[in-house]
Amino acid sequence: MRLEEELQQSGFQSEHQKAVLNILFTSNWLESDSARVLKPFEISSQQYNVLRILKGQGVNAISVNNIMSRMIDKMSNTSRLVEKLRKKELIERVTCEHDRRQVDVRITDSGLALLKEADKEMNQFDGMNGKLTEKEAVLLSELLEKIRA
Amino acid sequence: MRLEEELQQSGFQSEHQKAVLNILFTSNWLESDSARVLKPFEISSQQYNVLRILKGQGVNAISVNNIMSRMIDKMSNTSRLVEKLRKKELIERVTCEHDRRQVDVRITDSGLALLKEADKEMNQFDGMNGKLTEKEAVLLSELLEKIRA
DNA sequence: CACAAATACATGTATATACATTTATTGTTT
DNA sequence: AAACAATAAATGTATATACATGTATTTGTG
Repeated sequence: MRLEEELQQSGFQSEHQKAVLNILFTSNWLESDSARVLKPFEISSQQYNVLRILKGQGVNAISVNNIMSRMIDKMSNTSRLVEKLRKKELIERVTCEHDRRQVDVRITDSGLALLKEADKEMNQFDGMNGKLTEKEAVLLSELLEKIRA
Repeated sequence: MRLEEELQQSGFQSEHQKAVLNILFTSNWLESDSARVLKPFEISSQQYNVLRILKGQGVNAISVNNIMSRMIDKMSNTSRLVEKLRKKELIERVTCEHDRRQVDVRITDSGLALLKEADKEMNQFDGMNGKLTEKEAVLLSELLEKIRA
């Protein structure tokens, strides 16, 4: 659906501004959709993001700071987020030996199991495979990366 | 900067997934930038969004629901947001005559003045005019609208 | 007209978040 | 080594937000 209709607006100041609003609007759209998908699993999309990051690290435990730097939104209090995942036993925390300020975090089997189920739903949803060709997806990423340049 | 570097990730499952993450990441990037710009004006980007919507309506007052339907993120409690703007006297509220459930909202001169100053900064920031050509901006919007189709 | 359903908005409440500050540990300088 | 700065993470606090519920008003139906 065109942005003009979504926001009930007749025109925009420029194509640049429309593109920016389109990014923000589409992001919210995706975000609310994935929140809906994740709801039965009782995790937020940020928590999902953390679990994905930890899964990507395999058996390696990584620090809270390291997690934060890999997150889609680099929120200030990753430690509370991590603590919530720990309470659910989806991850485990170990204080690092070399640097005892640091807390190393690793995903648990329980976390991997949840992720496996959640990913099924998330994959088929984020799919949008029918909507964009691979070339278009590449192009989209390129344009977004130009903006952030 | 490429998403791989931003998220310190070596690869993605698919170009589609990378594009989705790129949208979310870029949106957060834009959001935090505009929050920074708006901070001196002591309004959030949502409040800014509401003021822009009301400015677009000129002298016409529109209902809270109408505002919500035009917002970039259609949050559930627009009424509290509107109330905050009213406390700052940036908008005014009148209960509608024909339908006394409805509350009509209009921007004040004070709100227009603030917007005028804020827009100066917001325009030069959202500019990114050097970053994308007009054609690329159009293309970007088209790709995003395809995703939401 | 009576009364249920729908609508517009407000509010209660639990949780999330941003931002600043604190605590513990490590690194650096003299 | 002592003193200070830097870093990693946790916590305090005020505000924001989501979601459910409440309240007033209007609309629709028998």
